[in-house]
Amino acid sequence: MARRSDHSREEIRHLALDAAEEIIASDGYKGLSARKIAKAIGYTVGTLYLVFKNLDDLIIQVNGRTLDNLYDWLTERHGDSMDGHQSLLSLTRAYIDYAEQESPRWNLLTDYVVENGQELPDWYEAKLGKVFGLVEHSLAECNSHHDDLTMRRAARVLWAGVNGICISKIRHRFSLAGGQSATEMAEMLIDTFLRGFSQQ
Amino acid sequence: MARRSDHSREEIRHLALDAAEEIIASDGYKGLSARKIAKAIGYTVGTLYLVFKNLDDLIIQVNGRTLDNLYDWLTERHGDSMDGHQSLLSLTRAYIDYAEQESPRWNLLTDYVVENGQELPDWYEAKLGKVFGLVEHSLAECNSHHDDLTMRRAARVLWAGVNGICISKIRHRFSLAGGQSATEMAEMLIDTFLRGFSQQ
DNA sequence: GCACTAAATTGAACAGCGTTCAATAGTGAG
DNA sequence: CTCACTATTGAACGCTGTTCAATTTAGTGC
Repeated sequence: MARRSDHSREEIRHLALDAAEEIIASDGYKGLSARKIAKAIGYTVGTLYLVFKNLDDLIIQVNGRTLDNLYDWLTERHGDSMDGHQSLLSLTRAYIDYAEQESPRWNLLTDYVVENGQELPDWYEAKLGKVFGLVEHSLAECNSHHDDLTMRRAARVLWAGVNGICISKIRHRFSLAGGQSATEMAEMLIDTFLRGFSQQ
Repeated sequence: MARRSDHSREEIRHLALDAAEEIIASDGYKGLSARKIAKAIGYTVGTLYLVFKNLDDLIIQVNGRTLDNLYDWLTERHGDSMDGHQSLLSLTRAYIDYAEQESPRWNLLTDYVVENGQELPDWYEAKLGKVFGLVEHSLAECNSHHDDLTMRRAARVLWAGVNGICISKIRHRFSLAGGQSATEMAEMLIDTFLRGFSQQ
């Protein structure tokens, strides 16, 4: 039974998060459970609760790793040799690819609802900020006659919009009118938004 | 025990959906369970499974009623005496109000993930279409030099975008950069999008 | 080498979940 | 009054998150 000090707390944390990612990838994010994780890493549930406050805590940490993973995915896939507009489009295509190809973990990321009165931890918002930074950077390249605050706001608005499109297409799969793909919808959003944004 | 024919199947369906809505409103959408519903309507779980295929079926039907409710809310709150741009803004404000004030049922609506290989029923997509119709109508009022298909697509893109903003602000509550409210973000999206859309 | 302490780990227990289905109770017909 | 039919039940199954007394282990001092 107990194998005291086989792994440090930090090692157990890593093992558990690795296992959680595998379970999510194979069984979908609803297939995740404390007992499955424990079994996969050769410990029992009790141990998990020494390392994580609860399953919500674990899920936030999984989502944190998904954000890191997403950041890497986006930076790998979109070069910055092009102009801002193209750069934004390629960023968006890369994001939609990610949502489609890594849909279980992307769903978990998007699905998370912050409980009433709760807030996301700072380190989590920092990881989110890093991803937003990519959007801001691309946006800044194609339009520089707005002040910093306006640029940051525009980046957030645009990205929330792109995310909304992903949700409607990938999560809900409904196909109302038009029959555009998520990518086509996102392109329409970006093209039109940018046109409006530059003519202000 | 059994009170045969006290209620028709259709009546039980209504009772159950009413009860489900109340539970969601008071306990949050994660607090919903078959046993709670059964208890609230004076039947047992077994009966629920005669009326609904499973809990997923019930939830889709709750969401259907939420869509009806949302449609009524939107039509009550936004007059159509104004021009298209103002009309779109008022529609959006009404939608955000709904998401904020009816957040448990709105969360359930937004949270629903269509299982792999599944699709939303036709009657559900029809209800969704009715809500989209309001957006299309407003959009058509402020811009009529695009063909029908483009208008429908623009309406969908814009609304998915507004919804994305709601999700990032209301569900995730994160407050990255800018510190705008959901309404301010949505206004920025609509103003900028419409400017770009009319200058095409 | 041994006893002791303190920490790591367990796993049974609790209250809940969705779902099923044999058994039961109530109804209307003959 | 009995029969057949069906609406309804509720126990059972296997799962869930979470807790915590009990147990095993590692390391220290002797």
